Amino acid sequence: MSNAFIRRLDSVERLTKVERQAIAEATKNVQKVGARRAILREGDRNGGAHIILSGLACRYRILEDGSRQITDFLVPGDLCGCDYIAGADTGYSLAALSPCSFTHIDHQSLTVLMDRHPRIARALWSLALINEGVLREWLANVGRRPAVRRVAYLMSELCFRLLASESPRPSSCALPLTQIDLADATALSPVHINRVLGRLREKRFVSLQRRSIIVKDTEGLMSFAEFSGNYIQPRAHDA
Amino acid sequence: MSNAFIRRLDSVERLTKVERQAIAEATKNVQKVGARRAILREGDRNGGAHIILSGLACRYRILEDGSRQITDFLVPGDLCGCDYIAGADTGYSLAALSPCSFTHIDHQSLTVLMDRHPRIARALWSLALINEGVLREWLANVGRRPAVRRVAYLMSELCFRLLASESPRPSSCALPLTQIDLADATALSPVHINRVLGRLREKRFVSLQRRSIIVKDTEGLMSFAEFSGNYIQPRAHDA
DNA sequence: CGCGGTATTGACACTATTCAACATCAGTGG
DNA sequence: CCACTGATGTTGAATAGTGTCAATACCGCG
Repeated sequence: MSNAFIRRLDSVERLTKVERQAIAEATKNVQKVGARRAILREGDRNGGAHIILSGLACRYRILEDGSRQITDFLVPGDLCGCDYIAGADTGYSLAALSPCSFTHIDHQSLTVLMDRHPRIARALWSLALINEGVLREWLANVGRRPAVRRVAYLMSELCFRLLASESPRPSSCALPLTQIDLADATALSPVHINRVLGRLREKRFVSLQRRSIIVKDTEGLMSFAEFSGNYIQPRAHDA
Repeated sequence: MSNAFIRRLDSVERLTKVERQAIAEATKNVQKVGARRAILREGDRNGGAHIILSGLACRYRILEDGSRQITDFLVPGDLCGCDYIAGADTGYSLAALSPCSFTHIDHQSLTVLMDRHPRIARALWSLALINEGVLREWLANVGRRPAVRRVAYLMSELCFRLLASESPRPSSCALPLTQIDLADATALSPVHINRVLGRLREKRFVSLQRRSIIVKDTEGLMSFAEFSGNYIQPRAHDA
């Protein structure tokens, strides 16, 4: 009667048993998809939202010239696809980076859920606002930081989010990303990413494997990147 | 009994008279501030949200090295500051670019408003999702587009939002931005912005004034930038 | 076993930055 | 009313950082 999504909502707005149950009911149809598979292609808008329950996915957009910009990573508990519900269409796609399980919730059910349970509505709103904060951080990262810092920062954030539920935070973390993925997320070229990773390896922050990157020293990387998770982690519930 | 914020909410979720009145009541204390003044400084978190009612403002963040990244522009009807309510702290500031009027709504009132009026809650959620879409667009813009296109795109979006309520769209639009503002929004250097603007002036899209930029041909600029407002403008209400 | 995506490395090109000098203008105080 | 000042805008030259191209290596998968 609990999944990553429920835990996420509960972390921003304490939910009652009834509320948790209502969410569980609405998200009970779990689908699975293999690594590197599409979850949602641009244009396929069926009016609902996707919720990642396990694995790592990314949302991206293809620009006019064919280049790809990854705009966010989705970790378990993340919700995606509601901009269509909001009436806009941002033309992105959604793909699994590692094997993922996810659920789909249609517009109608979500509306009912929010109308019946104000705390759920508030929690969803809070999640959207936190997402906004993350996007602002990405914007500043891509816009202003030089390549090495930029990559370090992005990996720090991803580690932070992937490990958010573990305490104490493990010192290592495997990121199922190719160098091309990293390039598309940081807006650098794959060639340059390769060189940047070389430097981060020299500093002993990461080690490289084919199709994945192991962060060996999360503390070191985060401090090098001057990363702080304040914009992600909600305050503890008021006492 | 109507202001830019009410109209904005109403455009994403049709509101009843009672709901509009409740919002009007909560946003009745209007403040004014001159051009180039701070509305909210980093660190001043009093736990509420600001709503821009007239004028143009921007939200920005100062990075470790002192550089500034503008992360969004706020046009009348826009809400800002709720990430703190969501429990996170993204450390930004808010400044007026032109003379602005705005109102402040505290955490408590907002919560009450959402709990009592599910449609308001949904509308706020929708606005947040649309904002997310805009931020993704900025990310792709800053990450992947070359300077001239990038600047053209940003100005297109800003014109689009400033003129959204006017129909037909006027062909010219004054943007109260210095070249430094533009640089901080597009993540380019002021010097380069100056050169880019020279080129856009040659193409007759804009004309330059001290401390402001006049877009003389909104259609031409938008088509040059390959801008489309689909990600901003909500669909018309279902029939 | 070969194929396709990925990773690595070097040489070179190019965009945008930095630095510097100077011009312009609005606002301010004498 | 004028001179001063500080922010903004403009231009050129040199440079740094990253992209592009190309060649090669690697490896999992069919």
